[in-house]
Amino acid sequence: MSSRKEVFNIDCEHCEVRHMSMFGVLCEHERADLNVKKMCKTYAKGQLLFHQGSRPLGVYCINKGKVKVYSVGYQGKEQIVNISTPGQLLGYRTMIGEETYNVNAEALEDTNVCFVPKSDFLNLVQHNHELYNNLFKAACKELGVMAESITNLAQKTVRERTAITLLMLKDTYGLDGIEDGPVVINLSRQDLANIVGTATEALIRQLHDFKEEGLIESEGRKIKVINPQGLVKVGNL
Amino acid sequence: MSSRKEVFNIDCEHCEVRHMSMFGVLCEHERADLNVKKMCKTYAKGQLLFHQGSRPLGVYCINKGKVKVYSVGYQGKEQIVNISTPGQLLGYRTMIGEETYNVNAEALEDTNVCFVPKSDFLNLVQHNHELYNNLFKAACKELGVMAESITNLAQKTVRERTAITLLMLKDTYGLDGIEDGPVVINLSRQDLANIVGTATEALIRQLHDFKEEGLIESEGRKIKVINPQGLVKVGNL
DNA sequence: TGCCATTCCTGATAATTGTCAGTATGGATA
DNA sequence: TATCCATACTGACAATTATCAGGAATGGCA
Repeated sequence: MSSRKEVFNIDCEHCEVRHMSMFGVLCEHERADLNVKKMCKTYAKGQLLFHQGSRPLGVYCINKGKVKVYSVGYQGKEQIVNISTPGQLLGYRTMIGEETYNVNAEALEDTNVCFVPKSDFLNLVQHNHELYNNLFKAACKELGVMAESITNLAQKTVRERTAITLLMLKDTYGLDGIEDGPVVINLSRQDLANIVGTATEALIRQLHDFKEEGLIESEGRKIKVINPQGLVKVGNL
Repeated sequence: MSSRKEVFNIDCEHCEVRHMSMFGVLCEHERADLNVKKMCKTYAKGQLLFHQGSRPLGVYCINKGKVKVYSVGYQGKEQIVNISTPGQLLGYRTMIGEETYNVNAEALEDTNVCFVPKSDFLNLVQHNHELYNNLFKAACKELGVMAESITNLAQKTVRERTAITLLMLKDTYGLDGIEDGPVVINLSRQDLANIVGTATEALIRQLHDFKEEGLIESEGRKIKVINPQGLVKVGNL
């Protein structure tokens, strides 16, 4: 956990993920303004960006790294509802909804984010209707995704859900795209189980089966999806 | 299924559910305009308002009755994600998100709705920012509710989820409020099971247990919640 | 009222999944 | 490189839940 405080201060103008971000629609003037208002922060692997029950103080734009968003059941068990990647905006829904966070956000890797204070963000969306519309649109789409998640959890077996989860993560980790060839999913077995919604042991056994069936390869915690179409079939998609 | 075409044409000005509705914030002029544009429709029990895969043509404001919103898994099994009641607006998320419906909506009782065509609705939200903001806010809140549903489905037992579902339905059916005393939930066992996310038989057995424990009473399909606090305890809420 | 169809309910059984206990392995650190 | 700790894995077992088959009750309708 090497959290030496490396100086991290991205200029919005030259931000790599600018065009993948919700802020991609800002005009030059707005972007310059945002650049002044935002604060760059670094979170070491395992650190919390925010936690369940607290009040949102701003939004987080992920620049580098990955963040798991999860809620905690009454017995301390995590349920991961989303894994956010560079370019994504975190925390705006709770702010718009005027609620307290009902999920936790934790860095899965060393992660860089730009933090935009609440008042500045609200000011921004109030003036830029395209941004506001896009945020609304994204929220509506996510509602559809969540309805699907609910149906999957209620109706599909662990085997099917594991296949679906791997396919989802293939896209998530595909963005890293450093090397060619199969995507490498790098996530603990427990986190995987907490996405699928099952016990860690059950997940491990399922991965073992997939390995035997030639759908995936694994080496330590790392998983390569070899045969995505096979997983689609297993997941009944 | 007495679907005699009774003349149903509510004047928005005198609509009983106006103040519970998203349209409650409209000014007099906008309301008058809406009154002209909207079309009143009646759906008999079992009829579909819209179905998965189709393109939204407008939004539905429920005036009387109840509508179950559900998605269908690959084996034809329903998963109910919401039961909508008078005053609620249906279908706006898919329209804002510019998608096709990923759920079905079916009348649980004989239901009256006001249908607002897409162009008129979009025109309305474009000019009334309070309405637009409230819609966004509602969507954000629903995202929180859905994240909780996901956690419950993944982590809680059938027993716990049944308790939680009954409490939720108590609120839903409490709105009918014709008689004093305990709320009467009037829903088929299969629909109940499709909310809880379990087999019908498992749900029936659970209801039987709750009855023995004095938490509920039932007579035919009708269920009375006698001891809500007991159910809260069972659900670990 | 009596019939029919649907829904509700019960019991037995099988399959899935969770839990517990313990071993193996790998990565980080000194 | 050796050590240690967290995590990955395996096996046995228990609990939960789904499935199947059949009977009872209910509600709509002639």
